[in-house]
Amino acid sequence: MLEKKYQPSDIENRIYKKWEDAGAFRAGAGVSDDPNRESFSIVIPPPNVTGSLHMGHALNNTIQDILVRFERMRGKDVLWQPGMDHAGIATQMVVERRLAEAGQPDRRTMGREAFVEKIWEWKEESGGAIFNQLRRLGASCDWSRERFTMDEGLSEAVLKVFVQLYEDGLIYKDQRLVNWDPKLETAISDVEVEPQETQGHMWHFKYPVKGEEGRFITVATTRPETMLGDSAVAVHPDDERYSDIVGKTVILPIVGREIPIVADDYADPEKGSGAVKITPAHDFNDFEVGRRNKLEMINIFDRHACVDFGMVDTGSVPEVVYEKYQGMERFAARKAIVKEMDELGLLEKIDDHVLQVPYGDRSGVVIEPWLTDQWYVNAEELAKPAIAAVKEGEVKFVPSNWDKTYYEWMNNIQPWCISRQLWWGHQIPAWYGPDDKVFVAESEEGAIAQATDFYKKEVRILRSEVDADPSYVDIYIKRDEDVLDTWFSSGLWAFSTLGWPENTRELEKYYPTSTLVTGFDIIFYWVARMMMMSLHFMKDKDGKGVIPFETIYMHALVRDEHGKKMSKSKGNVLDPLDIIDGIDLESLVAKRTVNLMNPKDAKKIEKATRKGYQDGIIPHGTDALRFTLAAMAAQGRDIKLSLPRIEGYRNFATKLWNASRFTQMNECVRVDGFDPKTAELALNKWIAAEMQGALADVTLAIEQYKFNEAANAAYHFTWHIFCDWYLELIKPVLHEGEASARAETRAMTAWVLDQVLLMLHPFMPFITEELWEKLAEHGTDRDTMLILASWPQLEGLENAAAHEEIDWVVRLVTEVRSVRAEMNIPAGARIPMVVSQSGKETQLRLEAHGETLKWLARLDKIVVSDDIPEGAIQIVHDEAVIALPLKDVIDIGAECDRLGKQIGKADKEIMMFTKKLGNEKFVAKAPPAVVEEQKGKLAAAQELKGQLEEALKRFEDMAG
RNA sequence: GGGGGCGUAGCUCAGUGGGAGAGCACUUCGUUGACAUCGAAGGGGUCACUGGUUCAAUCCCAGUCGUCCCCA
Repeated sequence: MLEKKYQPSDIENRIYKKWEDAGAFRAGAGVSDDPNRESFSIVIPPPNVTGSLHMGHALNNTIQDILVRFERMRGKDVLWQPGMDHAGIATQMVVERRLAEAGQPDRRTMGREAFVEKIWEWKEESGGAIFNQLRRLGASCDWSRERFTMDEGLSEAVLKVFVQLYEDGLIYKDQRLVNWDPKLETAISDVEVEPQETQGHMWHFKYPVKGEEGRFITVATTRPETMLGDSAVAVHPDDERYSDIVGKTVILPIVGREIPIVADDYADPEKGSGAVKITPAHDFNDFEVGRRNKLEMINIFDRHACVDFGMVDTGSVPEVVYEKYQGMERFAARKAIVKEMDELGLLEKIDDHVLQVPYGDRSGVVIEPWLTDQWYVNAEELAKPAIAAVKEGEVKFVPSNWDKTYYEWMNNIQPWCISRQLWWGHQIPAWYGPDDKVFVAESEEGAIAQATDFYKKEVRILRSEVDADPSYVDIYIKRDEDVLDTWFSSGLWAFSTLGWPENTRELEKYYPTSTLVTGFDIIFYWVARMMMMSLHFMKDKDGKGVIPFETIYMHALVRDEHGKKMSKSKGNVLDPLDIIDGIDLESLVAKRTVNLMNPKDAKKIEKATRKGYQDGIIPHGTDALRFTLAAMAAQGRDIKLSLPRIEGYRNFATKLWNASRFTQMNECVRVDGFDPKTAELALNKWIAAEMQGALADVTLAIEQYKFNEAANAAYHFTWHIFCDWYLELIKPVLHEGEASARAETRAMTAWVLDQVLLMLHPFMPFITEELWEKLAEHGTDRDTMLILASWPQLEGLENAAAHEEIDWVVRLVTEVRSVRAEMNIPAGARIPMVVSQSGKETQLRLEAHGETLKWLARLDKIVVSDDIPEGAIQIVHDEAVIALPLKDVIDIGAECDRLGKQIGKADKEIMMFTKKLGNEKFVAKAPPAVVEEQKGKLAAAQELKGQLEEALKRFEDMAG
């Protein structure tokens, strides 16, 4: 017998282990080795090796798990490929911080090799904690196939791709402006930059025009410090104010450099003075202006964003200026420059100004556009087939409007900077000769061979300066020290995890993958790049590029209950595991206030947390959390997660548990070979038909990625059809029915419950698996665990007659209950019911369902008679009038009001339909079926009104 | 500035070219029957606003207002 109370914590870990032990997650579990078996594959969006589970992961993986469990049950050969990425910057930061905390030497002191060794140690020890958390969520990935972007195989794929793209001319080295992170001392890609709106200033500087005594040109800037690197002033070609001085020069204050005044469309005559200073080495727009006008690129910052004149090779910097500014940090330099300009009388004014300041998403410091040599991917070229694949419908976005965002980005794609000045990652396979000649190869041997061929001399690898052998006279080549952007390897994820570049069975079977489930925030980082890489490298028999996945399901963002993004700094983060296991208030407060970027927020966060979670968070169990996420995953809308909602679905799990207990107590044991089509009782035919309908709805909804509809259909059937009605309707049968009716009903109940467990399993895997096992303690044995059971395919169970009949019972019970409540008849009181004006069918139904009606409507007897007792309450039920003789207890006025209200309601309907049908245009133009339907509704309303009026008259007459 | 979403019950959200829905909250009643993490009954909405298309608009179209996100 099931425990009286459902306790998720008792069962979840045990059930998960049981699945794993049985190999239920393995690719192809539960299916025969038939090579023609349809496959279904998903690659997990690889979480960070440093990551821990947050609500976004919970949603993302719940959806994947629903799909995977569903398709596995449908008999497909399923692979859910798990793995992690190495998260270059994030991981390097974690390990550096740990070294600092442990008082160990920093990475530069210990050197590259030792440091990377430390990272691997850390990875083995505490990396990938998130996978244990995913297990708590019930994720049924094939853990035996776990991959890591730094694995040997995946690294080999990275090498091959880099070399191939280089040979194809799609990877190149270039000197351009990059987004430079002066804290992490590396370039980052433009998608890693987070612009933030900031209240700043606009400084207006006057630059003296050379040769025109007393004439100045005013330029405005938000970054005064960059003026040290100005190489021109631009004005709009059509701006008449300046047409006479275009081609002349100004003397750059402080520095004393002479720089040209150029005409360029970039200058906006409407803005400020219409003139703008140009700093090509420190601003992306200015860089373009510089290119167009062949201006000098004057780099005045070092890698820490401190002023450095060391690279200024044109025009001398006055010694005083050099001494004052050299090495000055950029924000200090800003202040100093403004001050000096003011002292020179060249500061015209300062305006308040709101601007977008770029921050590094990892470091949180202001990003500096900086001129460096970096490796780039020609993304524009790779994007072409990736755009076409979506245009031609080879790949579909769900919801479909995401294709717009995708096109928008792909059509305006910029060169992708892939080199990072880090140590953790895939080192770039490029070697440089003494003359900076580049040799790109998959291995040292390959590079040496190329170099030998090129220099016609002996070539060795130079590993470090100390290695250099002074007696060696030939050529050294040295490997590029930089590593590749993590997303470069993630871009290969869909096929590298399946064994590429080897031609594996897995690739054959599971590629292209079926569905990618992901959040829109990585559509550019990841989705687009996988598209580009797959189409370039994966080719079909005809040499055509292969897509990485057929469908891209974009899910929403999980926000807090007020619609705010969850973030540590807001202190509104809900940890999925806290919802599952529960957490007391003190622990929750502690967790939310520790390690804050801005410790000043702690007080505010603590206060809000204490107010919002007075009792902490109670345990809800995984199934409730998963069901909530699924039920709220409507396409194209963010999820505002609230605890009461999760509580509601925890109650649903409890309901299912108790309903199962009920069937067990009533010996509703599964019968081997039971066929629901053989049912004879109307209520059994009815529930079988309802079950079939619900399963069809759930199946279709999952197929269409409408997880909320699927969850709600399953919920509605389970609670409001099966529990509220069917289990109530069978009670009188089980208590007082004939033996054959009881047997059929028990078998049907057990069968329906099985279907319910099957139907709910993708959403609530733990409780359903547990019940599946426990309910088999009696009756025939199970063939398989629920996870590997077959998804039901029901047909031929629809039954209109049974539906009408049970609907009649349900409506009648509801109406009697409603009247009883309205008339304040004590719930426990049994009352008689007189049925008058009844037709043949009604009488048959009364006979068949008499006991049920008595039970559910709390009646002591049912009499068929056309004599309506004096002062009885009357209910119009189809053709019949149901009388409840309650002369002693009812309030005459209230009953007249009740009937009057119903008549009024019928009247309103009659008016509406009459008006509609009176409209000639409607009758002429609307589809005949609609017109007929409205006519039918009108007739029904009129009939009802007639009956109600008669009832009222009768009541008034009798009540006197 | 460009692109996208959203505005439906007190709250969180579904939904549909033809008589407005769910969960939670609220009101009333209920401890004999699986479940008080429950049951029964009920109240509550000019479907943001303004126009247009249509026999018919909460739904389609345009505009307005509010709000959120992405990109520059």
